[in-house]
Amino acid sequence: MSKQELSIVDGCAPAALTGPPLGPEDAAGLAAGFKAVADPTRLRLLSLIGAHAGGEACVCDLTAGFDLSGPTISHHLKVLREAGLISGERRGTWIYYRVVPGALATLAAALTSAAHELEVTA
Amino acid sequence: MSKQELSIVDGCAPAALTGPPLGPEDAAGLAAGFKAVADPTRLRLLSLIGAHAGGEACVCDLTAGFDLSGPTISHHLKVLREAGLISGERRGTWIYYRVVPGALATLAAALTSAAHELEVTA
DNA sequence: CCGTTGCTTCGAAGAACATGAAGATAGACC
DNA sequence: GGTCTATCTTCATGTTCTTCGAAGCAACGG
Repeated sequence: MSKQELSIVDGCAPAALTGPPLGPEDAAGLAAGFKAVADPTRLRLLSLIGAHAGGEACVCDLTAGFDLSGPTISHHLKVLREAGLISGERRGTWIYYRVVPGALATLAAALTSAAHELEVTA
Repeated sequence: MSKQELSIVDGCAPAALTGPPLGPEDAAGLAAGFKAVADPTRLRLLSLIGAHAGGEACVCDLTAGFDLSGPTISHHLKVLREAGLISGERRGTWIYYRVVPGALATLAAALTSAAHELEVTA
């Protein structure tokens, strides 16, 4: 088996921590998404891209804000891309990355639904 | 004491992926929270505890739903506890765990604020 | 056509993590 | 008090992740 691309928005499954006890498959898909975000570098990358003018940034803008080598930034970008959280587009010399809004919202929804239910229960 | 307890609700920092470009410290704290959730076992653990009657469950109820050994479940419970996502209380023979609602909401807020801003921008 | 710049992939070293086996602790029951 | 069950804590091991350097494509300018 090669490298399977686990995307958050794959089957648009409404996986959440509430309701049904969450089967192993849903848990694995959700965990893959959180794992992509569970890194300070990737979190800042996401933040930097989102905060940039126009909602998109080229890699040269990103590497400037870190004390990491180019290949390392590229690696984290790839992880984010394979998780379906960002999308890259080549325009001339530079490649511009932008955040995919739906993926972030899906991840947040799994958490908020659980938090909401808990508040109601409490 | 080398092992520092990284709790999501530590300094109630309003860290989010939006607004300021997210400094290294905030990113690290946020990443620690997501890392605790970035595991299928812990995600299901969280789901199981939340879905249980009364919002709390003892370890014996939890281990039944997994193909993992007791110590392994205990380990994941410890990670969740140190991240401030759950709290355990001993009542007689069993220890009952319950989900801390605020921590989950804090994590979700960091994602939702970013997703919301992106939708508005788009 | 050739050199430069931007970004990615390949390969590898080191650290961190998940898991299980064995031992230790806390409470319940006789 | 003694023993049993339930849970937690080390310790060891195999796997995965992070990071870097070197090499490989793609686009621009001479």
